[in-house]
Amino acid sequence: MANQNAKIMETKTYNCPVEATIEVIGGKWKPLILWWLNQKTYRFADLRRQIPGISEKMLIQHLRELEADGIVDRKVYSTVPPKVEYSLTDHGKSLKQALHSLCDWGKAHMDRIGAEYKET
Amino acid sequence: MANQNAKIMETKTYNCPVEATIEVIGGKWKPLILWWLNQKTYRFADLRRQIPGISEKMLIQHLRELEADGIVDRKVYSTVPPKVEYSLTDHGKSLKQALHSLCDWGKAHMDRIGAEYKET
DNA sequence: TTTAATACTAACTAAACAGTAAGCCATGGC
DNA sequence: GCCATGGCTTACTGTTTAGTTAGTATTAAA
Repeated sequence: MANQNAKIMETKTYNCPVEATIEVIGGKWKPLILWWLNQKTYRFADLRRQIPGISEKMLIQHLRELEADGIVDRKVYSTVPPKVEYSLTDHGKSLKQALHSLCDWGKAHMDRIGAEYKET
Repeated sequence: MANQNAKIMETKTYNCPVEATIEVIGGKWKPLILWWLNQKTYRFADLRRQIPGISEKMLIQHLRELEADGIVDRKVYSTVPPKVEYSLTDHGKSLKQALHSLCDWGKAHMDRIGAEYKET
């Protein structure tokens, strides 16, 4: 019973730090979520509208993971109807530069392969 | 028959360039492969030895994908036994900076969560 | 009274990804 | 003849990730 509470802090191991980063920002929707939260604080439903195609399940799942990783902050207002605001933590904001490099390379790669932006 | 040869060049679309990058370098083993190829040219079996835990199937699959994305170059020597060398293309080398940012953030994140490097 | 909005949760299915094990081809050494 | 090496390929299995649908609580507006 005691060790049900004791949240086991298993030490993760990586071969290279890039893996650790990919684990946090990789995935189908996470870059986009980070992208928008980097602009401003969003409420759940507004973020959902901002990212067409994502299901509520995926959005909440990714938000929870990002929260667990200390990247996003979740602020709940106990009102009716409920209101929940998501924003980047300081640790989340520190991703800015990395996201920027990824974005730059992504643009170059998109040019190269003739990819386009999704019109929504 | 004619359009069996005509490799369909479907235009990819992304919501944000970061997605394009993640698609190329994301995945369980790709950062590591890139990491090593960034140091020097490797033969298949040497690369496999460098990355303990990866199966031949996964290694070849990822190498082929990276090759298709124009990131790695595959040079075959028709000798017996066969010899195949993998290296980064110029486009692959242009990832260097992005990988570096990811690596830096990854290190900071690893410190934060108390993760470690895998001893092999 | 029915509907709509908010922020979810749960159950189930489908698709993508990863791992295991075996086999192939050529040749040189034992 | 048989095994080893190098660089794979194929078939099968298992795990992880993603998507779909339905449902919950509360209140106010139509």
